Amino acid sequence: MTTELSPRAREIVAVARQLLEEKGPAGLSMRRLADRVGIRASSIYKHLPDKQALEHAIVSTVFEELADEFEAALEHADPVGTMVAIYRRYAKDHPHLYRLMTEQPLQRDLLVPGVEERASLPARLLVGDDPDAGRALWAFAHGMTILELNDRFPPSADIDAAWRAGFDAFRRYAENAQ
Amino acid sequence: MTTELSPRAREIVAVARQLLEEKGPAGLSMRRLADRVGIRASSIYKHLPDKQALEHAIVSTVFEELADEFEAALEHADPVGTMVAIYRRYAKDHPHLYRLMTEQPLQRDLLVPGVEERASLPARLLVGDDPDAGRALWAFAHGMTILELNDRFPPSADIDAAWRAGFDAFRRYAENAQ
DNA sequence: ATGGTAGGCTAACGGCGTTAGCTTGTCAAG
DNA sequence: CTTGACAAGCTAACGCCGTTAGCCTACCAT
Repeated sequence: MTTELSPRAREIVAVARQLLEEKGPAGLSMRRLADRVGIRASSIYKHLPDKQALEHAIVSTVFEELADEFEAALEHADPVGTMVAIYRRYAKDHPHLYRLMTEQPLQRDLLVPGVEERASLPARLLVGDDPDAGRALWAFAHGMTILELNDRFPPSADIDAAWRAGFDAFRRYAENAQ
Repeated sequence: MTTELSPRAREIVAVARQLLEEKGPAGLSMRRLADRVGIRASSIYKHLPDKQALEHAIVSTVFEELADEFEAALEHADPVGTMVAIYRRYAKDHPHLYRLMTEQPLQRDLLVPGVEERASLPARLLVGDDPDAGRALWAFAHGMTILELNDRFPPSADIDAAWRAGFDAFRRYAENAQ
């Protein structure tokens, strides 16, 4: 269902998002959420069909927020670099949101329509004439982000340097495209 | 605890792995696992301290398997390309295992010692003299893999081409390293 | 012969998502 | 002014989940 959320539903989603950011995925239960909202768990179902829909509603708010920031970055001198920096920083500031957004197959009919496309502006912009390289760059950025979030690099790793190396590789590739 | 698993524990882990591959993460519950093994859920705790340890034991078997394949690839003419192909294929053949292995912070003291290092052979080999580029390449490979697994590319995307683009970018980068 | 231990068991706890079915207040139509 | 629909709350319950406590029994070493 792609139908608009009621104002009350939006309130609940906002509380859910806050709860997730604070306590992580294990902390976001229907009962705890209801507690914070001041109702009983079963009443949530008057506003949202199930937990999956709730999570997708949260994801939609994240997409919107990211899209706003990306679009603002268009003004910058180096929009590509700026957007990558925004991406990286957003994940660091909101790790649980970032995981929620990326670590599951999206059920697109549960998202606010159009919001995924808006948030994918950088992927489309960065290497506009080469969508394959654009996707590869996105994969790199996501890989770096999630591997860092999940503590998969050895402690000795210079993560900034890895970002630079990858970004350089793609920049050069885009420059000498043939 | 890094202590060795008992033979019985290894049996249970093997069944658990099979269950996960078949039914996905939601299908891997202590009760279902016990059912398959022919005991009660609580008895599992005689062999493994908790579910986290069970999952890490599964991950260890995956690391071992991957490491074996990687090491065999050393014989090949193009070990780097071969290893990337192995990586990609493994994820496609065992999506639930791949997710389990990558989508959470690892608790390294729960792994069989040394197994993570063995499985990271490609990362170390590929760009041996430039660990930063090695990590970036790994991030790219993981990003491509997980984004594809999670259905995040539009249906129109040419995923093979994206792999090629990224791989080329890194290869050129490694060639013109300064 | 005996006592410890490995490896089963039952029962239970507190949590989870979700559903069925009841109640109440608001508000529009007759 | 009454009435009836409906939105939005409630309680109770179902069947899952991971995990723990405490019991039993068979084996094996002293």
